[in-house]
Amino acid sequence: MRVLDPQSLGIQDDTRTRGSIALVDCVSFYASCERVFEPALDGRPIIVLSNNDGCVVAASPEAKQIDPDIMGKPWFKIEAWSRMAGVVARSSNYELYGSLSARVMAIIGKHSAWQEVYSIDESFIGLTGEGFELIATGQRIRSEVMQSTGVPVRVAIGATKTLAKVAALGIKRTPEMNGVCDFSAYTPAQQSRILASIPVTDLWGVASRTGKKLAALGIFTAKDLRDADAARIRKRFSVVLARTVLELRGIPCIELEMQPPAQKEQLIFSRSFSRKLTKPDEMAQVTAMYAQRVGQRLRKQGSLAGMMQVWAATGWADEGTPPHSTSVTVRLPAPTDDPIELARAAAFILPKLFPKELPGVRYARLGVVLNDLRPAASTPMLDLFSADDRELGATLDGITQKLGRDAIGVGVGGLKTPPGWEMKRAMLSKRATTEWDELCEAAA
DNA sequence: TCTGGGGTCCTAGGACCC
DNA sequence: TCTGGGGTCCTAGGACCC
Repeated sequence: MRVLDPQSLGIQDDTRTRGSIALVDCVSFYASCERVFEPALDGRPIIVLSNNDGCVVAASPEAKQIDPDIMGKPWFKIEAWSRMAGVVARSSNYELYGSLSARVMAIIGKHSAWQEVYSIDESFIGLTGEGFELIATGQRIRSEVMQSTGVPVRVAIGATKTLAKVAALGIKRTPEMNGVCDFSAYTPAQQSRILASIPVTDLWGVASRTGKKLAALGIFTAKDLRDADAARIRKRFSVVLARTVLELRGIPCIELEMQPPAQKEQLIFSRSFSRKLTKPDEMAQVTAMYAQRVGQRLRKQGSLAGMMQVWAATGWADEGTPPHSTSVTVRLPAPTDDPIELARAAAFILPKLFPKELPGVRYARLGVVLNDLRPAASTPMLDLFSADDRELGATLDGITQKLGRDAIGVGVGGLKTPPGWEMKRAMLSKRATTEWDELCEAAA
Protein backbone atom coordinates (compact mmCIF):
# COMPACT_ATOMS: atom_id res chain seq x y z
CA MET A 1 0.00 0.00 0.00
CA ARG A 2 1.40 3.35 -0.96
CA VAL A 3 1.13 5.94 1.72
CA LEU A 4 1.79 9.61 2.15
CA ASP A 5 4.36 10.74 4.64
CA PRO A 6 2.97 12.89 7.45
CA GLN A 7 5.64 15.48 6.70
CA SER A 8 4.22 16.00 3.25
CA LEU A 9 0.73 16.56 4.54
CA GLY A 10 0.67 20.30 4.93
CA ILE A 11 -1.51 21.02 1.96
CA GLN A 12 -4.32 18.94 0.57
CA ASP A 13 -4.75 19.90 -3.05
CA ASP A 14 -6.14 16.62 -4.22
CA THR A 15 -9.90 16.98 -4.50
CA ARG A 16 -10.29 13.34 -3.64
CA THR A 17 -8.98 13.88 -0.13
CA ARG A 18 -11.66 16.49 0.49
CA GLY A 19 -14.50 14.05 -0.05
CA SER A 20 -15.44 11.19 2.21
CA ILE A 21 -14.20 7.65 2.26
CA ALA A 22 -16.66 4.82 2.61
CA LEU A 23 -15.71 1.35 3.73
CA VAL A 24 -18.15 -1.15 2.30
CA ASP A 25 -17.74 -4.51 3.96
CA CYS A 26 -19.73 -7.71 3.82
CA VAL A 27 -21.43 -9.04 6.94
CA SER A 28 -19.87 -12.40 7.92
CA PHE A 29 -18.89 -12.81 4.30
CA TYR A 30 -18.17 -16.54 4.04
CA ALA A 31 -21.20 -17.42 6.10
CA SER A 32 -23.37 -15.12 3.98
CA CYS A 33 -22.05 -16.77 0.81
CA GLU A 34 -23.08 -20.18 2.10
CA ARG A 35 -26.59 -18.81 2.52
CA VAL A 36 -26.88 -17.38 -0.96
CA PHE A 37 -27.42 -20.75 -2.61
CA GLU A 38 -28.96 -22.44 0.39
CA PRO A 39 -31.77 -20.18 1.57
CA ALA A 40 -32.81 -22.79 4.12
CA LEU A 41 -29.85 -21.53 6.14
CA ASP A 42 -31.42 -18.09 6.57
CA GLY A 43 -31.60 -17.18 10.20
CA ARG A 44 -29.62 -20.22 11.29
CA PRO A 45 -26.22 -20.03 12.98
CA ILE A 46 -23.51 -20.85 10.43
CA ILE A 47 -19.77 -21.26 10.81
CA VAL A 48 -17.14 -21.77 8.15
CA LEU A 49 -13.98 -23.77 8.87
CA SER A 50 -10.39 -23.22 7.76
CA ASN A 51 -8.45 -25.61 5.54
CA ASN A 52 -8.50 -29.15 6.88
CA ASP A 53 -11.63 -28.20 8.78
CA GLY A 54 -9.22 -26.91 11.41
CA CYS A 55 -10.76 -23.92 13.09
CA VAL A 56 -13.57 -21.41 12.71
CA VAL A 57 -12.73 -18.62 10.25
CA ALA A 58 -16.18 -17.11 9.84
CA ALA A 59 -19.38 -17.09 11.82
CA SER A 60 -22.80 -15.64 11.09
CA PRO A 61 -24.23 -13.14 13.60
CA GLU A 62 -26.50 -15.92 14.92
CA ALA A 63 -23.48 -18.11 15.63
CA LYS A 64 -21.67 -15.26 17.34
CA GLN A 65 -24.71 -14.71 19.50
CA ILE A 66 -24.47 -18.26 20.78
CA ASP A 67 -20.73 -17.95 21.43
CA PRO A 68 -19.17 -14.49 21.02
CA ASP A 69 -15.68 -16.05 21.06
CA ILE A 70 -16.36 -18.74 18.50
CA MET A 71 -14.00 -17.26 15.91
CA GLY A 72 -10.76 -19.22 15.79
CA LYS A 73 -11.90 -22.11 17.93
CA PRO A 74 -10.73 -25.56 16.79
CA TRP A 75 -13.54 -27.54 15.20
CA PHE A 76 -12.78 -30.78 16.97
CA LYS A 77 -13.29 -29.04 20.30
CA ILE A 78 -16.65 -27.51 19.49
CA GLU A 79 -18.07 -30.09 17.11
CA ALA A 80 -20.20 -31.91 19.65
CA TRP A 81 -21.96 -28.91 21.18
CA SER A 82 -22.23 -27.16 17.82
CA ARG A 83 -24.27 -29.98 16.42
CA MET A 84 -26.44 -30.03 19.49
CA ALA A 85 -26.95 -26.27 19.36
CA GLY A 86 -27.98 -26.55 15.71
CA VAL A 87 -24.94 -24.70 14.39
CA VAL A 88 -24.37 -25.47 10.71
CA ALA A 89 -20.69 -25.97 9.82
CA ARG A 90 -19.23 -25.72 6.32
CA SER A 91 -15.77 -26.36 4.94
CA SER A 92 -14.37 -23.27 3.26
CA ASN A 93 -15.33 -23.03 -0.41
CA TYR A 94 -13.02 -20.39 -1.85
CA GLU A 95 -14.20 -20.87 -5.43
CA LEU A 96 -17.66 -19.77 -4.35
CA TYR A 97 -16.47 -16.86 -2.18
CA GLY A 98 -14.12 -15.57 -4.87
CA SER A 99 -16.76 -15.41 -7.55
CA LEU A 100 -19.39 -13.83 -5.29
CA SER A 101 -16.81 -11.31 -4.12
CA ALA A 102 -16.16 -10.22 -7.69
CA ARG A 103 -19.86 -9.55 -8.23
CA VAL A 104 -20.25 -7.65 -4.99
CA MET A 105 -17.21 -5.49 -5.74
CA ALA A 106 -18.44 -4.68 -9.24
CA ILE A 107 -21.75 -3.42 -7.90
CA ILE A 108 -20.09 -1.33 -5.21
CA GLY A 109 -17.71 0.12 -7.79
CA LYS A 110 -20.55 1.52 -9.83
CA HIS A 111 -21.22 4.03 -7.07
CA SER A 112 -17.88 5.79 -7.20
CA ALA A 113 -15.10 6.85 -9.50
CA TRP A 114 -12.59 5.66 -6.92
CA GLN A 115 -12.60 2.15 -5.63
CA GLU A 116 -9.99 0.12 -3.83
CA VAL A 117 -10.75 -3.56 -3.35
CA TYR A 118 -9.03 -4.03 -0.03
CA SER A 119 -9.75 -7.69 0.63
CA ILE A 120 -12.12 -10.42 -0.44
CA ASP A 121 -14.94 -8.82 1.54
CA GLU A 122 -13.98 -5.15 1.93
CA SER A 123 -13.76 -2.23 -0.42
CA PHE A 124 -12.98 1.46 0.08
CA ILE A 125 -14.70 3.95 -2.21
CA GLY A 126 -14.61 7.72 -2.45
CA LEU A 127 -17.91 9.55 -1.97
CA THR A 128 -18.86 13.17 -2.45
CA GLY A 129 -21.81 14.94 -0.99
CA GLU A 130 -22.68 15.45 2.63
CA GLY A 131 -24.98 14.63 5.48
CA PHE A 132 -28.17 12.93 4.45
CA GLU A 133 -26.92 12.44 0.87
CA LEU A 134 -24.14 10.20 2.08
CA ILE A 135 -26.47 8.16 4.23
CA ALA A 136 -28.88 7.80 1.31
CA THR A 137 -26.06 6.64 -0.97
CA GLY A 138 -25.02 4.13 1.65
CA GLN A 139 -28.49 2.69 1.89
CA ARG A 140 -28.75 2.50 -1.89
CA ILE A 141 -25.52 0.53 -2.06
CA ARG A 142 -26.78 -1.85 0.59
CA SER A 143 -30.03 -2.62 -1.12
CA GLU A 144 -28.48 -2.99 -4.56
CA VAL A 145 -25.84 -5.43 -3.39
CA MET A 146 -28.43 -7.39 -1.45
CA GLN A 147 -30.79 -7.52 -4.36
CA SER A 148 -28.28 -8.64 -6.96
CA THR A 149 -26.14 -10.99 -4.88
CA GLY A 150 -27.92 -11.78 -1.64
CA VAL A 151 -24.92 -10.63 0.39
CA PRO A 152 -25.57 -8.10 3.20
CA VAL A 153 -23.09 -5.21 3.43
CA ARG A 154 -22.36 -2.29 5.74
CA VAL A 155 -21.38 1.19 4.57
CA ALA A 156 -19.15 3.06 7.01
CA ILE A 157 -18.19 6.63 6.13
CA GLY A 158 -15.47 8.96 7.43
CA ALA A 159 -12.98 11.62 6.40
CA THR A 160 -10.15 9.06 6.38
CA LYS A 161 -9.81 5.31 6.05
CA THR A 162 -9.14 5.02 9.76
CA LEU A 163 -12.29 7.00 10.64
CA ALA A 164 -14.33 4.92 8.19
CA LYS A 165 -13.10 1.88 10.11
CA VAL A 166 -14.23 3.58 13.32
CA ALA A 167 -17.67 4.12 11.78
CA ALA A 168 -17.76 0.41 10.94
CA LEU A 169 -17.27 -0.38 14.64
CA GLY A 170 -20.25 1.83 15.37
CA ILE A 171 -22.46 -0.05 12.91
CA LYS A 172 -21.56 -3.36 14.47
CA ARG A 173 -22.39 -2.03 17.93
CA THR A 174 -25.60 -0.24 16.99
CA PRO A 175 -28.31 -2.10 15.08
CA GLU A 176 -30.41 1.07 14.89
CA MET A 177 -27.95 2.47 12.37
CA ASN A 178 -29.32 0.04 9.88
CA GLY A 179 -25.98 -0.74 8.32
CA VAL A 180 -24.87 2.80 7.51
CA CYS A 181 -22.89 5.30 9.59
CA ASP A 182 -21.18 8.60 8.78
CA PHE A 183 -18.68 9.55 11.44
CA SER A 184 -18.43 13.11 10.12
CA ALA A 185 -22.10 13.68 10.90
CA TYR A 186 -21.33 13.89 14.62
CA THR A 187 -20.36 17.07 16.43
CA PRO A 188 -16.77 17.37 17.66
CA ALA A 189 -17.93 16.70 21.21
CA GLN A 190 -19.80 13.58 20.14
CA GLN A 191 -16.82 12.39 18.11
CA SER A 192 -14.60 12.74 21.16
CA ARG A 193 -17.04 10.76 23.26
CA ILE A 194 -17.22 8.01 20.67
CA LEU A 195 -13.43 7.80 20.35
CA ALA A 196 -13.09 7.76 24.13
CA SER A 197 -15.28 4.68 24.23
CA ILE A 198 -13.07 2.71 21.83
CA PRO A 199 -10.08 0.79 23.20
CA VAL A 200 -7.02 1.76 21.21
CA THR A 201 -6.43 -1.84 20.14
CA ASP A 202 -9.80 -1.86 18.34
CA LEU A 203 -8.39 0.63 15.87
CA TRP A 204 -7.25 -0.38 12.42
CA GLY A 205 -3.48 -0.83 12.60
CA VAL A 206 -3.14 -1.13 16.37
CA ALA A 207 -2.86 -4.63 17.77
CA SER A 208 -1.98 -6.00 21.19
CA ARG A 209 1.80 -5.50 21.02
CA THR A 210 1.50 -1.83 20.29
CA GLY A 211 -1.43 -1.62 22.69
CA LYS A 212 0.75 -2.69 25.60
CA LYS A 213 3.43 -0.13 24.80
CA LEU A 214 0.80 2.58 24.44
CA ALA A 215 -0.73 1.68 27.78
CA ALA A 216 2.62 2.29 29.41
CA LEU A 217 2.40 5.85 28.11
CA GLY A 218 -1.11 6.28 29.45
CA ILE A 219 -2.76 5.92 26.04
CA PHE A 220 -5.74 3.60 26.32
CA THR A 221 -8.48 4.84 24.00
CA ALA A 222 -8.76 6.03 20.43
CA LYS A 223 -9.26 9.54 21.78
CA ASP A 224 -6.03 9.32 23.81
CA LEU A 225 -4.17 8.36 20.66
CA ARG A 226 -5.80 11.06 18.55
CA ASP A 227 -4.71 13.69 21.07
CA ALA A 228 -1.19 12.34 21.52
CA ASP A 229 1.85 14.16 20.17
CA ALA A 230 2.30 12.79 16.66
CA ALA A 231 6.03 13.54 16.54
CA ARG A 232 6.59 11.71 19.80
CA ILE A 233 4.55 8.74 18.59
CA ARG A 234 6.61 8.67 15.44
CA LYS A 235 9.83 8.63 17.41
CA ARG A 236 8.73 6.03 19.95
CA PHE A 237 6.86 3.79 17.56
CA SER A 238 6.86 4.23 13.82
CA VAL A 239 5.67 6.32 10.97
CA VAL A 240 2.78 3.88 10.63
CA LEU A 241 1.32 4.72 14.03
CA ALA A 242 1.97 8.44 13.50
CA ARG A 243 -0.21 8.21 10.41
CA THR A 244 -2.97 6.67 12.48
CA VAL A 245 -2.80 9.64 14.86
CA LEU A 246 -3.29 12.08 11.99
CA GLU A 247 -5.98 9.99 10.38
CA LEU A 248 -7.93 10.04 13.63
CA ARG A 249 -7.84 13.83 13.39
CA GLY A 250 -9.37 13.64 9.94
CA ILE A 251 -6.17 14.21 8.00
CA PRO A 252 -5.85 11.58 5.26
CA CYS A 253 -2.43 9.91 5.23
CA ILE A 254 -3.34 6.56 3.75
CA GLU A 255 -4.20 6.90 0.11
CA LEU A 256 -7.05 5.23 -1.64
CA GLU A 257 -5.43 2.72 -3.97
CA MET A 258 -7.38 2.78 -7.15
CA GLN A 259 -5.41 0.30 -9.22
CA PRO A 260 -6.74 -3.19 -8.99
CA PRO A 261 -4.34 -5.25 -6.94
CA ALA A 262 -1.66 -5.85 -9.52
CA GLN A 263 0.51 -8.89 -9.28
CA LYS A 264 1.47 -10.14 -5.86
CA GLU A 265 4.96 -9.23 -4.70
CA GLN A 266 5.38 -12.47 -2.87
CA LEU A 267 3.79 -15.88 -3.16
CA ILE A 268 3.59 -18.40 -0.35
CA PHE A 269 2.49 -21.97 -0.17
CA SER A 270 2.43 -23.20 3.39
CA ARG A 271 0.52 -25.86 5.25
CA SER A 272 0.48 -27.50 8.63
CA PHE A 273 0.99 -31.26 8.47
CA SER A 274 -1.67 -33.64 9.64
CA ARG A 275 1.05 -35.24 11.77
CA LYS A 276 4.48 -34.05 12.91
CA LEU A 277 7.36 -34.84 10.55
CA THR A 278 10.82 -35.87 11.67
CA LYS A 279 12.48 -37.63 8.75
CA PRO A 280 14.59 -35.88 6.12
CA ASP A 281 13.02 -37.74 3.23
CA GLU A 282 9.55 -36.74 4.37
CA MET A 283 10.65 -33.13 4.55
CA ALA A 284 12.18 -33.45 1.10
CA GLN A 285 8.92 -34.65 -0.36
CA VAL A 286 6.87 -31.94 1.33
CA THR A 287 9.30 -29.28 0.14
CA ALA A 288 9.15 -30.55 -3.43
CA MET A 289 5.35 -30.67 -3.39
CA TYR A 290 4.98 -27.20 -1.92
CA ALA A 291 7.55 -25.77 -4.35
CA GLN A 292 5.50 -27.21 -7.15
CA ARG A 293 2.29 -25.69 -5.86
CA VAL A 294 3.75 -22.24 -5.36
CA GLY A 295 5.20 -22.53 -8.87
CA GLN A 296 1.72 -23.11 -10.25
CA ARG A 297 0.56 -19.91 -8.59
CA LEU A 298 3.56 -18.10 -10.01
CA ARG A 299 2.74 -19.10 -13.59
CA LYS A 300 -0.93 -18.37 -13.07
CA GLN A 301 -0.12 -14.78 -12.21
CA GLY A 302 2.35 -14.59 -15.08
CA SER A 303 5.44 -13.78 -13.03
CA LEU A 304 9.02 -14.89 -12.67
CA ALA A 305 10.63 -15.32 -9.27
CA GLY A 306 14.08 -14.06 -8.33
CA MET A 307 14.37 -15.69 -4.92
CA MET A 308 13.12 -18.74 -3.10
CA GLN A 309 12.79 -19.18 0.61
CA VAL A 310 11.90 -22.35 2.47
CA TRP A 311 10.99 -22.26 6.15
CA ALA A 312 9.92 -24.92 8.60
CA ALA A 313 8.62 -24.64 12.12
CA THR A 314 7.56 -26.80 15.03
CA GLY A 315 4.37 -26.21 16.97
CA TRP A 316 4.45 -23.38 19.49
CA ALA A 317 5.39 -25.41 22.53
CA ASP A 318 5.70 -28.85 21.12
CA GLU A 319 5.71 -31.22 24.04
CA GLY A 320 7.96 -29.22 26.28
CA THR A 321 10.58 -28.36 23.69
CA PRO A 322 10.75 -24.67 22.88
CA PRO A 323 9.27 -23.55 19.56
CA HIS A 324 11.78 -23.71 16.79
CA SER A 325 11.84 -22.43 13.27
CA THR A 326 14.39 -22.33 10.54
CA SER A 327 14.59 -20.68 7.18
CA VAL A 328 16.91 -20.51 4.18
CA THR A 329 16.71 -18.08 1.28
CA VAL A 330 18.52 -18.37 -2.04
CA ARG A 331 18.69 -16.18 -5.08
CA LEU A 332 17.79 -18.14 -8.19
CA PRO A 333 20.46 -18.23 -10.91
CA ALA A 334 18.08 -16.26 -13.11
CA PRO A 335 14.46 -15.16 -12.63
CA THR A 336 12.32 -18.14 -13.56
CA ASP A 337 8.92 -19.78 -13.52
CA ASP A 338 10.28 -23.09 -14.72
CA PRO A 339 9.17 -26.04 -12.58
CA ILE A 340 12.50 -27.82 -12.99
CA GLU A 341 14.47 -24.74 -11.94
CA LEU A 342 12.19 -24.32 -8.92
CA ALA A 343 12.48 -27.98 -7.97
CA ARG A 344 16.26 -27.69 -8.29
CA ALA A 345 16.33 -24.65 -6.03
CA ALA A 346 14.20 -26.43 -3.42
CA ALA A 347 16.52 -29.43 -3.54
CA PHE A 348 19.51 -27.11 -3.17
CA ILE A 349 18.02 -25.43 -0.10
CA LEU A 350 17.03 -28.60 1.67
CA PRO A 351 20.42 -29.75 3.05
CA LYS A 352 21.10 -26.19 4.22
CA LEU A 353 17.79 -26.11 6.03
CA PHE A 354 18.30 -29.45 7.74
CA PRO A 355 22.09 -29.81 7.93
CA LYS A 356 21.95 -32.67 10.40
CA GLU A 357 19.54 -35.52 10.59
CA LEU A 358 16.70 -33.48 12.08
CA PRO A 359 17.91 -34.15 15.61
CA GLY A 360 14.69 -34.88 17.38
CA VAL A 361 12.85 -31.88 16.01
CA ARG A 362 9.22 -32.53 15.20
CA TYR A 363 8.15 -30.19 12.43
CA ALA A 364 4.54 -29.08 12.22
CA ARG A 365 4.56 -26.69 9.27
CA LEU A 366 6.59 -25.82 6.21
CA GLY A 367 6.32 -23.06 3.67
CA VAL A 368 7.86 -22.30 0.30
CA VAL A 369 8.02 -18.59 -0.51
CA LEU A 370 8.84 -16.93 -3.83
CA ASN A 371 10.13 -13.37 -3.66
CA ASP A 372 11.45 -10.68 -5.95
CA LEU A 373 8.70 -11.32 -8.46
CA ARG A 374 8.46 -9.58 -11.81
CA PRO A 375 6.21 -9.87 -14.85
CA ALA A 376 7.32 -12.69 -17.11
CA ALA A 377 7.05 -10.60 -20.27
CA SER A 378 9.49 -7.94 -19.12
CA THR A 379 12.44 -10.26 -18.73
CA PRO A 380 14.23 -11.10 -21.96
CA MET A 381 15.63 -14.58 -22.38
CA LEU A 382 19.33 -13.91 -21.91
CA ASP A 383 20.49 -17.07 -20.27
CA LEU A 384 22.39 -18.81 -23.02
CA PHE A 385 22.75 -21.97 -21.06
CA SER A 386 19.15 -22.67 -20.32
CA ALA A 387 17.52 -25.24 -22.50
CA ASP A 388 14.54 -24.30 -24.60
CA ASP A 389 11.98 -25.72 -22.21
CA ARG A 390 9.87 -22.67 -21.55
CA GLU A 391 6.75 -24.59 -22.46
CA LEU A 392 7.18 -27.16 -19.73
CA GLY A 393 5.42 -25.14 -17.06
CA ALA A 394 2.40 -24.55 -19.26
CA THR A 395 2.28 -28.21 -20.22
CA LEU A 396 2.38 -29.35 -16.61
CA ASP A 397 -0.26 -26.83 -15.61
CA GLY A 398 -2.51 -28.01 -18.44
CA ILE A 399 -2.25 -31.61 -17.32
CA THR A 400 -2.87 -30.89 -13.65
CA GLN A 401 -5.83 -28.75 -14.54
CA LYS A 402 -7.43 -31.57 -16.51
CA LEU A 403 -6.42 -34.55 -14.44
CA GLY A 404 -5.91 -33.14 -10.97
CA ARG A 405 -3.03 -31.90 -8.90
CA ASP A 406 -1.38 -35.24 -8.41
CA ALA A 407 -1.48 -36.30 -12.05
CA ILE A 408 2.07 -35.22 -12.81
CA GLY A 409 4.97 -33.42 -11.20
CA VAL A 410 8.70 -32.98 -11.08
CA GLY A 411 10.93 -35.34 -9.10
CA VAL A 412 9.69 -36.28 -5.65
CA GLY A 413 7.05 -33.59 -6.05
CA GLY A 414 5.39 -35.84 -8.60
CA LEU A 415 4.56 -38.58 -6.16
CA LYS A 416 0.92 -39.17 -5.45
CA THR A 417 -0.31 -37.51 -2.32
CA PRO A 418 0.36 -40.06 0.40
CA PRO A 419 -2.66 -41.34 2.32
CA GLY A 420 -3.64 -39.18 5.22
CA TRP A 421 -2.38 -35.97 3.62
CA GLU A 422 -5.33 -34.83 1.63
CA MET A 423 -7.08 -31.73 2.74
CA LYS A 424 -10.18 -32.45 4.72
CA ARG A 425 -13.24 -30.64 3.38
CA ALA A 426 -15.91 -32.87 4.76
CA MET A 427 -18.70 -30.31 4.79
CA LEU A 428 -18.12 -28.59 1.48
CA SER A 429 -20.95 -26.71 -0.17
CA LYS A 430 -21.46 -26.72 -3.94
CA ARG A 431 -19.32 -24.51 -6.15
CA ALA A 432 -22.52 -23.14 -7.57
CA THR A 433 -21.01 -20.26 -9.49
CA THR A 434 -17.94 -21.85 -11.04
CA GLU A 435 -18.76 -25.53 -11.78
CA TRP A 436 -21.44 -26.65 -14.20
CA ASP A 437 -21.91 -29.88 -12.30
CA GLU A 438 -22.68 -28.06 -9.12
CA LEU A 439 -25.25 -25.55 -10.28
CA CYS A 440 -28.11 -24.78 -7.99
CA GLU A 441 -31.36 -26.51 -8.81
CA ALA A 442 -34.50 -24.42 -8.55
CA ALA A 443 -37.69 -26.21 -7.68
CA ALA A 444 -40.52 -25.38 -10.06
C1' DT B 1 44.84 -1.05 7.02
C1' DC B 2 40.79 0.64 11.39
C1' DT B 3 40.50 5.85 10.23
C1' DG B 4 35.52 9.64 8.60
C1' DG B 5 31.44 10.14 6.49
C1' DG B 6 27.94 8.97 3.43
C1' DG B 7 25.29 6.12 0.40
C1' DT B 8 23.00 1.81 -1.43
C1' DC B 9 21.55 -2.81 -1.43
C1' DC B 10 20.09 -6.82 0.87
C1' DT B 11 18.20 -9.58 4.57
C1' DA B 12 15.95 -10.71 8.83
C1' DG B 13 12.49 -9.84 11.76
C1' DG B 14 8.61 -7.27 13.88
C1' DA B 15 3.98 -5.87 13.52
C1' DC B 16 -0.23 -5.82 11.49
C1' DC B 17 -4.29 -7.11 8.42
C1' DC B 18 -8.09 -10.13 6.52
C1' DT C 1 -3.80 -15.87 23.62
C1' DC C 2 -1.93 -19.02 19.73
C1' DT C 3 -6.20 -20.81 15.73
C1' DG C 4 -4.96 -21.32 9.60
C1' DG C 5 -3.14 -19.55 5.46
C1' DG C 6 -1.67 -15.66 2.77
C1' DG C 7 -0.19 -11.24 2.48
C1' DT C 8 2.09 -6.01 3.16
C1' DC C 9 4.93 -2.44 5.13
C1' DC C 10 8.63 -0.73 7.96
C1' DT C 11 13.06 -0.78 10.45
C1' DA C 12 17.54 -2.18 11.90
C1' DG C 13 21.81 -3.87 10.84
C1' DG C 14 25.45 -5.84 7.92
C1' DA C 15 28.14 -5.80 3.65
C1' DC C 16 30.12 -3.16 0.49
C1' DC C 17 31.31 0.98 -2.18
C1' DC C 18 33.54 5.57 -2.80
